[in-house]
Formats: sequence, structure tokens, C-alpha cells
Amino acid sequence: MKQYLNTLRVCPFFTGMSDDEILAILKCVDARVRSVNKDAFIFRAGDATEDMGLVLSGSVMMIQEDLWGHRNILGKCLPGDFFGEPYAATPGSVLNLSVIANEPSQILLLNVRRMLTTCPTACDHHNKLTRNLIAVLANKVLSFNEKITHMSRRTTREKLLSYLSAESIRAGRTSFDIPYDRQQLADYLCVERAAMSAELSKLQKEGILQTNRKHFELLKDTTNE
Amino acid sequence: MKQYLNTLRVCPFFTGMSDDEILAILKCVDARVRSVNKDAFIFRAGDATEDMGLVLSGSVMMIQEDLWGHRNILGKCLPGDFFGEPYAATPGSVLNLSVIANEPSQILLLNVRRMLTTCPTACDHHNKLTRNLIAVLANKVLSFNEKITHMSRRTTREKLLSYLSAESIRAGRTSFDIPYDRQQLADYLCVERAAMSAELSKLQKEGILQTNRKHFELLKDTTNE
DNA sequence: ACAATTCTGTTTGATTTCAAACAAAAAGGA
DNA sequence: TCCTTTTTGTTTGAAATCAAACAGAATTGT
Repeated sequence: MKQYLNTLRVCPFFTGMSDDEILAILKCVDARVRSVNKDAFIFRAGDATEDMGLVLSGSVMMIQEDLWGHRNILGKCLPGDFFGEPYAATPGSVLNLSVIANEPSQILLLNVRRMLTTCPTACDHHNKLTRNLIAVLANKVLSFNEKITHMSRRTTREKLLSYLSAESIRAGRTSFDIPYDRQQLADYLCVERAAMSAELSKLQKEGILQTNRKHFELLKDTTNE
Repeated sequence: MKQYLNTLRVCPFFTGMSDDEILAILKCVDARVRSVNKDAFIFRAGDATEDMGLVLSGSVMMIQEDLWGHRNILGKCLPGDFFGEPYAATPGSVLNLSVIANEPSQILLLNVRRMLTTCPTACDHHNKLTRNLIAVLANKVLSFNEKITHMSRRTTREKLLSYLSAESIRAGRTSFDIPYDRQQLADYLCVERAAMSAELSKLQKEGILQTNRKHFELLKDTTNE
């Protein structure tokens, strides 16, 4: 497990902990590493799980898929990000989404029940751990809240501008990259890719933004419209 | 504060605690009661807060509102439900939604920072409290996730059926009441009230459901379509 | 370098939603 | 009870999305 310390040290979940502390905690919560290929399922909608996942390398997508093949992307998790923790922390709950590897990835699985039940003896990191878990969960609410904000706009154009403004603010500049390709962005905003592509073209013609693949630049302030 | 014990005892957040324990905790987290009229703001989008709210009586709505007056209802909180906890638990965050009283209500405000920082001396309920907070946050993720699921459907009809099926399952019967009137339901699903009303009429004509105001009955199994 | 695959932009008609206005029904207050 | 206000259902034209098909560009692997 030591080989992953470099990744874990920079993960917000473990900040302020010594290597020994981290290793002790990993043992405490029954941490296991899993390597997955692109498109492999890590969790499947309908499953129950006591484990939450942490991306060590690569990336994963949280998605819902309906019978017609419509994909709803809930979010993308990069190294250091968690997934599945709301379900793992809610006994009796069932996953409402699937988690799929976006590329070959390494995943760390952590048992949340063991994180929450007091350690029989020597582990006094649990308090710090539970506080960190609170921060992780709160962040997930904020991220879902953001997606809801974008989706609540009525037109594809408004959804795009809502999302791109937020990404621009997050980046702290008007020029930024997004983590999604066109199809994925459409699935995140829950619109048709074709209509979205057309709208992006229109926005470019109107001089509101410029884009090439995953790169975007906002040219006008659209916050006051 | 004792007068609210009857409400607090049945609240999941305090289950398994004695009256004395509850009162000690309330003091610990600087609990204050606030009485508000209908339509009063408890939190306003753009605010920062260290407090999370607990509905003692009445009900509140979490909403977002844009410049055109479009309302996006994130959810409704009934007695025993919390709100604002993801923001209170994330230092530096800013509220992305407003919380408005849906009727004359009593609200308990709890300081989350004090809940998370270890008590100087005698309070050993904190561990239990933080675990409860984890459960509350996880539940909020699940509730937002559910709203996203409904909103991700492409047509008003699908959004309605997705929501109504979920409510039916939650109620454990095909006959149930929902907490929203027509305008509120439209704002929750982010569709036009007029179009939604028309769709509900169509669904009734087709024999798929029956409804009167807030009461609904699903007549056909629509899960396999 | 080449071929195969994936990604992106464009167009089309059919369908659906939006936005506004209005009337009927129900609820609430004096 | 009566009057006012709120809620709900209906209709309409205009606007937007959906769904499908296609071609060119970019990427990937051999």
C-alpha cells in the first residue's frame, strides 16, 4: 500500500496526516486497491455497497442510463476524488447511479462502516476521519447542487452559459479547459449533443465565446443578461 | 429550549439520546430558535453561514430564483428536516440557494463549526453528533440525486412519471399525497406549469393515473416502458 | 504513412416546450 | 354568506428541442 502514499498525501482527505497515520487508517478501513480497464463498472446502479471509492489514477464517471440509452453524467472524478460515499454511508440504500472507468484507472476502496464504528482499540484518527468525510459529503452536495443549477435553465444556450460561467469562475480565468468532450458535456447537461453543438457554433458566431474541443474562452460578460 | 424536546426526540438526528444529552448538545452548538412568517427568508442565496437549520414546525423550501423569476425548487423541508448543512460544513462556501418559509414556521439554528471542533471539556456527544451529521449529509446527496434523476428525463411526461413513481415507492402504495401544489411541482421538475397541467390531464385521460390537487393514484405499472 | 475509429459540426422535419392569456374551480377572509 | 384571492386547467402561436442522418476533422493504433 506504501506505493500509493505519494497520491494519498496530496489528497485533501488525508492532509495533515503522517505516512504512518495514513497507513494505519488504510488498514483500519480495510483499504483495497483495484485496477480497472476503460469502461469497466466499479459500481453498478442497483447495487448496495459499504465501500466508498477513491480515484488513485485515471478517472471515473458517475452516470445513470435509461432503457433508451440516454446517459446522464452526474460528474467526473479525478485522482483524489471520492465516489459512492453517500450510499456507503447510508445503510439500506441502493446505488442510484453506476460508476464507470473513463480510462484505465486505479481505485482505492474504503469500508465506510468501519470508518464510522469506533475502532476497538488504538485508532484515534477516527475523529479526524469522520470530519474529513463530512467535508467530502458536503462537497458532493455542492457539486450536485451545481449540476441542478445548470440543468434548471430552460434552454440549451442557458445551460451551456451557466456551466461555462461556473467553470470559468472555478478556473479563475476566462480561458479554461473542461473535463468533458462534446457527447459527455451534452450528457452532463442532459441535452442533445447535436443541438448543443449547433448552439456552441451560434455562440461563437455571436462572439460570446471561442472553443476548440475541450478548450473554451469566454469573450463577453454574460452575467447581467 | 425544553419546550421543543417533544419535536427533537423524534428527530432522527437526536434518536437514542436522553433529554439531558439533547439539551447539552443544544447548548454546545449554540442552538437558537427563530420564528418566521410565511415567505420570510431564512437563508438568502449569496450569504455565507456557519449555521445549519432544523425545522421545528411548519415547513421551508430550498429554492433558486433567476432574474426572470423562474423558480427552481430544490426540495421541501418538513419538521425534523435539516437545511443549509452542506454550506455550514464547508468553510468559505456561499449559499447557492435561498431557504424560504412555506408557512409560519419555527426554525432551530445550530452552529456547525462548534459541532465539528472538539468541545473544550465535558461534551462527549460530539462523536455521535458528527456521525449523525454524516447521515444527514448523505441523505441530502440522495435527495438531490433523486431530483437530478427526474430532471434528466427529456419530456415533461417522463419527468412527471419519474417523480410520481418515486413518491409512490416512498409511500409504499399506489395512492399517495405529494408535498407540492401544481406550481411548486412544476418548479421542482423545472417545467412550465401550464404544460405540466396539460400533461397531467392527458395522463388521466389515458388511464395512467388519477389526481386531485395534491393527491395522486397510479393506475398502471409504467416501470417497463 | 495508412487505415480505422472516434469526435465534431451541420441540417432536416417532427415533436415538444415555452409563454401568455383566460376561465373555471377551490380556498380563505371579512 | 359573499367577496377576494389563489389555484388549476385549457388553449394558442412562436420558439426550441429531439432524433436521425451525414460528412469532414481529428485521433488512435498498426
